[in-house]
Amino acid sequence: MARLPVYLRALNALADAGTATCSSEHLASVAGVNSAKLRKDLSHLGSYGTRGVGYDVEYLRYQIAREIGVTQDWPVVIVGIGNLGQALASFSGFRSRGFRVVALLDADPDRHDQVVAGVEVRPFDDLEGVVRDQGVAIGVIATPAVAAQDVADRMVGCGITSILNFAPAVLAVPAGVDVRKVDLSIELQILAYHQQRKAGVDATAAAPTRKVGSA
Amino acid sequence: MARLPVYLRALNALADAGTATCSSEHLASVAGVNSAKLRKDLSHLGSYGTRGVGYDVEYLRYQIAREIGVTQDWPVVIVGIGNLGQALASFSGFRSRGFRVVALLDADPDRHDQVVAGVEVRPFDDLEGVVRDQGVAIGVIATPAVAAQDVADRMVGCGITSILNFAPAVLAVPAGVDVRKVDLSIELQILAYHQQRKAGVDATAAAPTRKVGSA
DNA sequence: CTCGTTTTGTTCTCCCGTTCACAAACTCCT
DNA sequence: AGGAGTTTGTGAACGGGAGAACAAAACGAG
Repeated sequence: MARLPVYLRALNALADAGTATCSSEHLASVAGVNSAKLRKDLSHLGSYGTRGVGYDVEYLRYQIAREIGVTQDWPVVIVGIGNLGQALASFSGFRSRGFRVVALLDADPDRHDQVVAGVEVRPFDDLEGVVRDQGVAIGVIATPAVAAQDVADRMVGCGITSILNFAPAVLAVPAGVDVRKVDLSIELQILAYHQQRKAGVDATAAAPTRKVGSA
Repeated sequence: MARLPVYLRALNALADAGTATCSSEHLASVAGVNSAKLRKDLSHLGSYGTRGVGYDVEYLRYQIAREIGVTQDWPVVIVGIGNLGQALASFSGFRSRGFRVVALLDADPDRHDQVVAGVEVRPFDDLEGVVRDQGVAIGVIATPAVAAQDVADRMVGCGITSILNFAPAVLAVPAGVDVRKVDLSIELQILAYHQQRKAGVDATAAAPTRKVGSA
């Protein structure tokens, strides 16, 4: 379930605040969800609560962490060390949550031997070797859109089965490979859409005429 | 609808490839969705297709762009010019899609007067002035989690009604304000979850004992 | 002009997620 | 020990989105 990491973060916040026990109502408000939904989600993991009392923060936190898989260490490769790739490599939230950036790869020779966040940038062709040697299962794509599909193919070819894609392109991958997409400009466009509806603006400018030709 | 930007991107790709007309089937495959869903989405905008022929790429592209609101120019402020904020400021996909970064703000004086992507970093307290002078309606939060709620409150206070939040925190905002959240570590955690299920790993290490105290 | 083919727009059905509501269970106070 | 007050876990109703299937419409051939 995609909400488990949100609950985990909320539990971490409660633990930091010194809370030992919390009700579903309380945890739900911190996580920003409905309390019934929270209880139903947690019940799928098992009966970790105590009726009349609530949930033990530390115990539930470990159970969710184990369910997600962040009790173990996940090696990650990042391909495409442009602005975004560098920001991702430097992002402290990865290491603190069980992810370890084992390699930064880029096809551009000008970026090789550059060091970002303590990790050396290496040629993209090192992909297969790194994945084999480090047992990498998760890959991050931060390349331009045109390169994304090729990178994904190479990743899948050497055994990566989970891909986080920041490139604005739809990736075709075989069944069994999970792809999650984060598209920054689409997020902004969705906001603009709602914003426009709020403002009630109708831009009526230079509409192209309707023409139908051959494909 | 949140899929409109995806369709727009697919149409741009088709237009670049020189395609003048396309069927819903074709466009749906490029956009990576079901053709029936695509037709239903488009029919909500109006009857822009021709039965037996398909959709005129250029015409439909303009209609969707107008519906989303990217025919006009949206001024945007970015708050928090760390690694991620710099990457966002440098991201070319914003400007090319109708968004204009009018200000970079940061509370840290050490970052002031620094220039990122041609825009000077200014004090966070300039927020109100910038929003008023430039008519900003969309704000981006790329600060650490602890500062996010304060930044959001200030943004809402000076009239921003759409927020794109990259900080790992749940924001409380009044009704009428849209918030979209992009959480990088949560995306990776979701991948780790699926990855673990695929591998069938059960990590049984040092589980804390269940204890129930007072909150 | 008429018929067959192609493709859109729409209706209908199904399924999943969300939410309400309540019974079971646990604690605390008397 | 017993009852009142909480809080979890879950059954049931509700809503909406997704996909299949079909009718309407446009185009081209004869």
